[in-house]
Amino acid sequence: MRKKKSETANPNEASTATESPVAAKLVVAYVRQLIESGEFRAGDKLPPERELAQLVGVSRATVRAGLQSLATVGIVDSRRGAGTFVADGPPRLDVNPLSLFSALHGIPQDELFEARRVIEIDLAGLAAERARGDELALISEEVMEMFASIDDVHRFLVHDIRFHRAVATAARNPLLAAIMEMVADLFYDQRKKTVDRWRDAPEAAEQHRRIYQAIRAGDVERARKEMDTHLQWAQEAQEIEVKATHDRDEGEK
Amino acid sequence: MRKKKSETANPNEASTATESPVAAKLVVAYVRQLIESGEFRAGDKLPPERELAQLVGVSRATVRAGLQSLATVGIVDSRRGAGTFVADGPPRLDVNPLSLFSALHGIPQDELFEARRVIEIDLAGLAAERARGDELALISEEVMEMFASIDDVHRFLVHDIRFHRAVATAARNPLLAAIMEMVADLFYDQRKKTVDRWRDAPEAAEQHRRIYQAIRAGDVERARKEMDTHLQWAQEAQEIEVKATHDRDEGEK
DNA sequence: CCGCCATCATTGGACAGACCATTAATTAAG
DNA sequence: CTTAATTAATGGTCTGTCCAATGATGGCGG
Repeated sequence: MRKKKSETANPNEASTATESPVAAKLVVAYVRQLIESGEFRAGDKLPPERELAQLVGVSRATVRAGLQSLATVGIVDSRRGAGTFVADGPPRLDVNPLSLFSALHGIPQDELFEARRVIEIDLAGLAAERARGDELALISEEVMEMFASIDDVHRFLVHDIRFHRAVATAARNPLLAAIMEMVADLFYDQRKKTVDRWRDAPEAAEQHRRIYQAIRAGDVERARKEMDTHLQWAQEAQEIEVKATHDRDEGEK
Repeated sequence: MRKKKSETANPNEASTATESPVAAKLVVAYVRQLIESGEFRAGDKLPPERELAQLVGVSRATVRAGLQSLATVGIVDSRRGAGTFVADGPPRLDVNPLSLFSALHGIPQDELFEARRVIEIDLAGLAAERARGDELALISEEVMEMFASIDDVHRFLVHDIRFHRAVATAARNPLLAAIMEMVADLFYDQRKKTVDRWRDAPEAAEQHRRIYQAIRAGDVERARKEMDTHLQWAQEAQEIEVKATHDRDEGEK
């Protein structure tokens, strides 16, 4: 049963579901406006909570509620004793809203990899179209580091992350890059737990090398295909790892 | 009532910047565990804040801070007078992290549409593969409503949003759906400002109808192509609108 | 003069107790 | 049995206080 929500006579409400908690949103709106107006930029220090409270006209508790919201989505960053800062920004979107989301709703591995494929395959294709010299250098550098750290899985993992980030950068779409980062974050969180049993570093490095070469050659289709292959392979590999780790835990404890 | 909160045998937590605010995270962890253990499911009512405070061993203010985090990520939903509930249905981010991200970095239209294409084209393809009867019904319903509201651009826009959301649902990947929602939010925010000059509703409805038919037919390639065409057309149309709106503003003021 | 360290004001994190606004269940009235 | 008034439960906000971390200040010794 559908209620006639807000027929056309209703011009428009400010936004969605802004009924009960108004005061806290004032703070969000205020800070948002500060940022949008350019008065505060990434890395800047916001006014102290006590001062913000006075400016917005609410209590400090409410200010804290609002800042809490902004902090959980990574827009601001509070450091005790120091202050609250606008998240510093060019690359980093420090967000993990999806990670909590996944922890609670339990995103299956296959869905996660599907999302990665959807995004990263296109990213690889775009990178092949647009990558410039310095961006190519950055990507190849990470591949190089991978080969150099084949015996240290944790170090390898770091360069794995950076490789995919470098590809995203080369695709020259910061929005997609930020999204990729969120999804990848999710992935690497789970990944750290199983990486110890990792044996296939050489193969992984080789696959990354192939992706790089396709991008360097400007071959869009090949870049997409190599990335696809890589992610599918990684998915299968991780399934095996998860199983192995699980068996180990069963045995130990 | 000082309590030594420091008996934590756990000196350092895993990853990023989890140094100072520990207490609030206890709440998050606690609720998280409640949900993960299956004790509370989507739609259930959590214990009252005052009770949670006692259970976790922190003040109510801290409980509220934790719940605030969970609420902004869409995990829980608080209703004054009623209680706090585990969010049901597809989780949606209350505060779109990308929206401030865009405010900070200024996302150009073409990047926005590129991101939409990357995600929604695949979403359409997946929907064509997986959509079931009820999901198809939901999509077609929205197309129907579009045709029914061709003369009311704002109402039309609502169904436009719902249509794309329905397609995302039919693709059966909640993670991708959540991402799509974030990007689409960004888009529709800017959209509302220009929609008044909208003239092409009939054409838009027709395009949506074609997408639906392709999905219904299970034709993956056609669904992708129709979605691609639609988004490219929408991008061009919006560029014109923006220009028109701009000119109008110049003229009026 | 320079460098090191103790001191201290600033600032976010947490606690406590109270009051209000809204909701939902309960009870009373018809 | 239906409907209206009452009441308890619950989230939202405020005021006030203290604690802990930070970063700058200034004094001490070299």
